[in-house]
Amino acid sequence: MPELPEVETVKRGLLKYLIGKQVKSIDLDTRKTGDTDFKDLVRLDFKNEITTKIFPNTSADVKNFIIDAKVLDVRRRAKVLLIDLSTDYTLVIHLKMTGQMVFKKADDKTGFGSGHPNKSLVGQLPDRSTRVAFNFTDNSKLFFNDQRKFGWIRLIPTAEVMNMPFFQKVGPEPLVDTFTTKEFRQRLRKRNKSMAKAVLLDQSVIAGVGNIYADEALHTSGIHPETRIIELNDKFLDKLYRELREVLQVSIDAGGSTDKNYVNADGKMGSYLTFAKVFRREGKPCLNCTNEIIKTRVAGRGTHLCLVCQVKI
DNA sequence: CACTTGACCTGTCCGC
DNA sequence: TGCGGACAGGTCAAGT
Repeated sequence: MPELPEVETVKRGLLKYLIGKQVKSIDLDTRKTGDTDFKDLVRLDFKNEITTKIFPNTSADVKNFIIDAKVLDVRRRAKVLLIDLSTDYTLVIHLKMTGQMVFKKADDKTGFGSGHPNKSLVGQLPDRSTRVAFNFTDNSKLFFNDQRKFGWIRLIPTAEVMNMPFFQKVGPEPLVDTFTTKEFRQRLRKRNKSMAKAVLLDQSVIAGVGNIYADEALHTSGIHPETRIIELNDKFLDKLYRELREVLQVSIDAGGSTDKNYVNADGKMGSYLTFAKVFRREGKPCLNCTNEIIKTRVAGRGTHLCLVCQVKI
């Protein structure tokens, strides 16, 4: 669920809070896969090796490169968050579908606040989805929560982060000035035989687009998600380029989309879905032509579209 | 090479 | 009310 606009929103929030913070200690949820009982977080004491699937670095690495380190910068590349530390190591974080990074000020007694989608969690942090807690010297905290445990955190030397396999193959950032409609066309044309939706979701073509914004951009571009790229002329691809960038920017301005779990660094939900034209609007009238929005399956994903506005070529 | 399916997980919702 | 199954969607690996 966190796609480019959501991760960008989290990044901006963390940037606001984390710069200069010094790590004092780390708490971990040490449940192994298959454990069902909730256990409290365990303070990493460095006497025993504690590894978790989500945060697999050794205790020695944590001790040497995280404890006492200060936060220098917070960055985003594609859907990945990067927290640069003063030890020349970087926390590389992927939220996958249900991951959250939530900051809690030292004097914050309210936890999530009233905005959290799960009512039972309001006012509680850590909660049952908390996997890792970073405790700072000023008693503020950063929580990594992840209900479905697909997300992960890796500690990597800052200079080596971009050598990770994912970054080696990931495509360009769609919102940077240097990303032109010409380059967009050229990259899509390399996948001429593929369906438009599959190509938009392919991170090696364009970085950061996921299911929500693929559906939205295809709708406003008047392109059926199953249309093969080869069937689209340059005019259509240029339209798609503009609409994709537009929808990503509008969503960033709205603080991203909250479908179920997503919250920003303040634990607050995003409001983009109130602007969505097709996503999660199955059965409702198309805002363009009033025909009913349908939901189907394309490229293995739930896909929302209007069959009048988006005609398969 | 293009595409599909399964795996990784938990929580929610729907139908019986 | 309980219970099984489908579904949610980011990425990778394996299979067609």
